[in-house]
Amino acid sequence: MEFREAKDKFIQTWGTLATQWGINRSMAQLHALLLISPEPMTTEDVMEQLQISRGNASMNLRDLMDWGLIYKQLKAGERKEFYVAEKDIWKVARQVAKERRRREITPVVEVLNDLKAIDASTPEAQEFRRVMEGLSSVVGFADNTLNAVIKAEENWLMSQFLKVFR
Amino acid sequence: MEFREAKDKFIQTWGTLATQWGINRSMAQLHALLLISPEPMTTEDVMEQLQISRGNASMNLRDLMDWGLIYKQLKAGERKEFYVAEKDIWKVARQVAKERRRREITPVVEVLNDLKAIDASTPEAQEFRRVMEGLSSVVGFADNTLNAVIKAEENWLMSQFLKVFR
DNA sequence: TTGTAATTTCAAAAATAATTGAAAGATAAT
DNA sequence: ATTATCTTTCAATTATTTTTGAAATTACAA
Repeated sequence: MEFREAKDKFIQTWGTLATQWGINRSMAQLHALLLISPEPMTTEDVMEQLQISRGNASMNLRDLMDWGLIYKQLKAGERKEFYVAEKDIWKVARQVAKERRRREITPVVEVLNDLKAIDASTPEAQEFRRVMEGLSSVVGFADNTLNAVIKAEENWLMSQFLKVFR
Repeated sequence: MEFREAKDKFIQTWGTLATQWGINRSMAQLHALLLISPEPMTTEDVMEQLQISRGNASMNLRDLMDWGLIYKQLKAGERKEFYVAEKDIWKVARQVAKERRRREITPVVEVLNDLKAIDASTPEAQEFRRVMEGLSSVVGFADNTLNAVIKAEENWLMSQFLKVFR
């Protein structure tokens, strides 16, 4: 496979995949593009490569920064801002785990704690509480897993998993 | 909190949350509703409770069955079909892990293997391959984690995590 | 069979999400 | 202080996804 072809396929695949995960295509493609770019890129660069508007680029680059997945870089003498992706993929994974935990797990834990508190007088309410308790334990597991990723040393965690689960 | 209120909040919260994950609201709400219902429900029942159309109910109930999260149940003498959710939450988690693995991880592994195969002659191509290799290892980790969930005994895995990560 | 109840399908409509592009807002050089 | 360059914002547009509802299909009973 040619490099150009591979590059396009990667950006395209990442974009498609992202939508399955509730992430918009432009953001995923921007990240993909910066990940594989050895050089920092300007807004103009990414606009041209992905054929997207200035506004789209600006907003999604900001979102990627909020996720801690890319950084702004200033070049001496240059007026423009350059962007670079975090290249350490395990750091990227940790960062994503951290953000998803913060944005998705934490709020759910709170809601479930509230909902567990109803008094289980009727059979319906009893069933309800059983489900809430079950969900709490699953969410707790997800939380622990994300924490494991967040705190893990680069290869340690994976090697553990590889050892135990075949 | 009243039971009715708690129930509404749960269904509502689950529906909202789902959209963040790329799952449509009706499907998530249907699942939530069936999860907390002690009795099997008919299509009419769910249509009324969630205020959704027949077509919507039909399609999303089918999708939930494809995910292995609910079952059809026939009652002797009754013409209608009844639906029940899988109530064992850890089984639900295993089922979701299994499906996400099949639908999301497996295809990505294949694409990455293809993309890793380009020859790294230019600096760009070299960077590209480095990224692909990094992604492969992260995806491999995700795969292992999902497998762990899929194969795990109900409480064993969680207790392990609780022990190790505080 | 024929009729009836229930379910599924799918084109059209509605709702939601993403993207554009031009104006407003910065920032730095002159 | 003015101009030129670059960035951000946001209302309007476009694209995508979800939902509807009525027709077609299926399943069963008389």
